Order: sequence, then C-alpha cells, then structure tokens
Amino acid sequence: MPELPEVEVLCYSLIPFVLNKVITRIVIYQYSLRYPVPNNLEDKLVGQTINTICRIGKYILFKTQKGTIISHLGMSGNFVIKNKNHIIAKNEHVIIGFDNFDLCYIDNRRFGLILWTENDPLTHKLLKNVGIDPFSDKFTVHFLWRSLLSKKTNIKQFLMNGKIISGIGNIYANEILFISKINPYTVSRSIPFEKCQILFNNIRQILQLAIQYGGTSIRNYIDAHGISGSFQNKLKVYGKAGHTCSMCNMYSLVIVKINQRSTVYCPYCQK
DNA sequence: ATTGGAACCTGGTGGC
DNA sequence: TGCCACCAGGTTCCAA
Repeated sequence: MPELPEVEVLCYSLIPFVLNKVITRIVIYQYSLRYPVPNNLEDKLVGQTINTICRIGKYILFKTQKGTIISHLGMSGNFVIKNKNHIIAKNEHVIIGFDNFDLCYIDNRRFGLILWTENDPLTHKLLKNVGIDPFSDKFTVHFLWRSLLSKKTNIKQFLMNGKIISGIGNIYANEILFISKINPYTVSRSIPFEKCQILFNNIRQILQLAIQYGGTSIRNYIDAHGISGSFQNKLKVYGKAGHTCSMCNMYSLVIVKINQRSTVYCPYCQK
C-alpha cells in the first residue's frame, strides 16, 4: 500500500485522532514483523502522550516525551482507528489504545515494523540512511543531477532507491518515468541535464497530485478515517499493460520486470 | 564499492 | 471445487 503519498495522507489523517492524546494500553498479538516488536512496549508507552507525528521517507514517527515509535508499513501495513472493544481483525498485530479509541496496526504480509527508540530517531540504524525527501528544500535539480551522474544503474531502480531520494516506490516510479518520457532502462548517468530538469519537476508533480487525491488505493489502502484514495483513477501506466498509450494513442503499453518489479512503459514515447 | 537476486510473508487471482 | 503458479504500494542481506 504505501509509497510517499499514501504514508503522507495516512500520517496527516492520524493527527486529529492521536496528537496530544495519552496512550492507555498496548496489546501485541504478533511480535514477528520485519523486526520483532519490542516486548517492553507497554512499559515504555502507557501513560505517554503523543507530541508529534511525522513522516520520514516512508517511515511514520510517533514522538512522546520519553522516546519515539518508529513504524513502517512495508507492502501491506496500515494504521486504522477503531472503537474500543472492536472485534480483532485477522492480521491486526498491535493495538495502541487511547481513552476513546484504538490505533490498530494491521499488516497481512508483515513486512512492516514497529520499533521504539529513546535516542534521536534520526540516528537510528533504519533512519540515518533515508534519502532526501522530494519535498525538502535540499531536493534540488542539482542534487538530482549530481546523484544521477554518480549511478550506473537504470533510472527505474535509481528512482526507487530510497537512500538517494526517499518515498518513490514502484507505482510512482512508473508514472514519473512515463510523463517524463524516459525509458526505464536508461542508465542514470547518461540522462542529459534537460531531462533531469523535467524529471525533477515530475517527481514533485506526481507525488503532490497523488497526495491531493488521497493516494492510490488498490487492494486495501485506506486512511485512518477509512477513506480510500483515488489516484488509481489517474494512473497512466501502472496496471495498464496492454492498453493503448495515452500519449501517442498508437502503441500498446509493455510490461517487463526490472529488478524484480513490474515495469510498464510505452516503448515509443519513452526513448 | 556496486549490483542483481533471494529472502522475508500472506492473500488474491487466473488457468487447468 | 481444488490445486498450483504467480502476482502484489518494500527493504535488507548476501554473494558475485
């Protein structure tokens, strides 16, 4: 479910529920996520107030006075607000309980994680290598240009490399390359500066638009209010292999695997 | 130092 | 209906 736009929308939708609220209970049904859920979470969190909620790359951080919950949704994770005494869903692994509601972490594939740190979260092993956020002031055309020159991999993998730019996953990498008219196999360092400028603008544009539409909801993604995003209706290539390209109205969109991820593109438009 | 591939999981879908 | 292969919004780890 989660690339930058989905995580951003979820994060934002959680704020009115959990910000400045006191955690009253912790229930862990499944410790085995990408990393084990800390078994002292209850001791650490009950009585604590959530002071800040923020997104770093695809991570969501919940800060309290004593420390920070570091979470990541993996491929299928989600946080959902439920009534107290709700029926426990399958794959509901962790409940962070508040006075009047429960914040539930649900994740069928268990590639996500919930961890706790009492140090500066930015120094945490998982966060210290998170790349530049596309909406940060530090993300500039020149940063992108220098990064492109430093890599010999294909541009698709470059965009999905969260250690360079954080937040772009498979869906948006496909969409960004399509509107930028860049072939996904193109070697990063061979991209000319003019294309780099186009790419730069499109990265922000696509992600911004996806956020405005509430993210992309295929399969099961919903925000904390239970609302689905609608950017799936705006997708031009992802999930559209075999359809006629919307740019040239001539060639069929082709699907290939690049670094084990489905990649859809127009061989005519994306040279 | 880089990079491609396997691994971690569950659940849904389509073909036979 | 059942079984099986394959697919899925991500990331880390290991071997070449």
